[in-house]
Amino acid sequence: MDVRTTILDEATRLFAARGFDGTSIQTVADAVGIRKPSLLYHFPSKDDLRLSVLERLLSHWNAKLPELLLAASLEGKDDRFERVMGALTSFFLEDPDRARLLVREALDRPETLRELLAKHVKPWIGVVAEQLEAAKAKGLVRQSADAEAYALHVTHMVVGGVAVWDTLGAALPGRASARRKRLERELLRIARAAIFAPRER
Amino acid sequence: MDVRTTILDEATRLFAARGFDGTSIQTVADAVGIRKPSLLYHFPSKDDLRLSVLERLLSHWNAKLPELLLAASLEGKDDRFERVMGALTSFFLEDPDRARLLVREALDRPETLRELLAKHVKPWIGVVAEQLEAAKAKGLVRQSADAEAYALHVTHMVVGGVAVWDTLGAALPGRASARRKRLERELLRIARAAIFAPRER
DNA sequence: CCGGCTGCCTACCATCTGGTAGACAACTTC
DNA sequence: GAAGTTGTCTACCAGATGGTAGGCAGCCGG
Repeated sequence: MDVRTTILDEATRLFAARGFDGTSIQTVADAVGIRKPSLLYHFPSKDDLRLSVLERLLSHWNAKLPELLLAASLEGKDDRFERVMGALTSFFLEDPDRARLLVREALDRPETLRELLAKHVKPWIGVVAEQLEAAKAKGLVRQSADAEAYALHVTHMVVGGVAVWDTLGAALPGRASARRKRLERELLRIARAAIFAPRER
Repeated sequence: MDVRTTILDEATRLFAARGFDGTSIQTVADAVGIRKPSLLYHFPSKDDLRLSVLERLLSHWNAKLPELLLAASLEGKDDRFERVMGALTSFFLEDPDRARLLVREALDRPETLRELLAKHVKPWIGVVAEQLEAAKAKGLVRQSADAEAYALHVTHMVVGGVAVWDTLGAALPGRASARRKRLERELLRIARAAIFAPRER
């Protein structure tokens, strides 16, 4: 594989696990199997590496976004909600490092991530909120729901959840895989129950 | 004020803001207004300082816990749910650094926090779950809810939420304080709507 | 075949890091 | 008033850190 890509892979893994400040470029170089100056040849500075890692994560996300929006825009089907949630959760569960990296960035560089959210996430939240408002008008969605805030909370539940999934599960009995399944199912249930208007009966 | 306490205060603030690895003891000493060796006189090593900060946070929490449980155990009142949620959120909103510190610890030292959760949080989750199961039997709580997983998710929503509150809000329009209020209200609504069985009508 | 580019290397450097040694002053205790 | 004890300091240290200088092998187009 391309050395540059390998560096990005290892850096992503290590930054997600130990944080940016907790990872020296020496450690990354060792993990890749090259010397430190060789790494610095590909990425002029440590901060450059950090930005590249983040950028790659975002471009991945931006590539998946249309698919997600497509799932959301297919009207008439009952499982729209499931598909959007599925797309969101699978993207992060597929590689929890993505979630961990985002949470770390939110803590370490709030201003940076704020801009990033405003640019890449805010408009999408708007789209979802619009759809929810439309569903509200049809009586499918609870009147009391704050569509935008709801969308944000659910996003956070997934991203933040996946980031600390394994750690969080320690407060639950049973084996690790079973606990994760439980948390995943309950997350979906909460998101569902909180937004759909209760059926008349 | 006691120097030791001042050191713990500043260390808490800085660790929460920049992380443990991102904060040198020199920085903490500067913030306190003493020299580095003076700090190391009170806390023999940096890791010692970290543990002391964490310990103080936990002892605060353990002091508040009975109050929280008391609120939960007063049966018959309708606002039990509100009071438990209020106790939980106010504890972290009162000083968001607590939340940030816990999230950081979850990311940086998963094993440590796992033990900690198993010891200090797991039993309490059990208590809440019990109460929810009892309410389930009375038909007040949704049958489909996974009481333990629900309690964990709500706890995570609060702790993780408060930790990234301000950053997260960037995807919402309006002023910072208004956004926080919205998120807070919607968080409560989600938690409520997800657990209580819909009224017959 | 030769000049330049690419990619990796060794050797080095200034700075920062966590931590130690030991002097010194103020206070307490016998 | 002598003998600790406590808390702060200056001076120092070994190792790690991010980063630079420059050599060198291979390759590629003219």
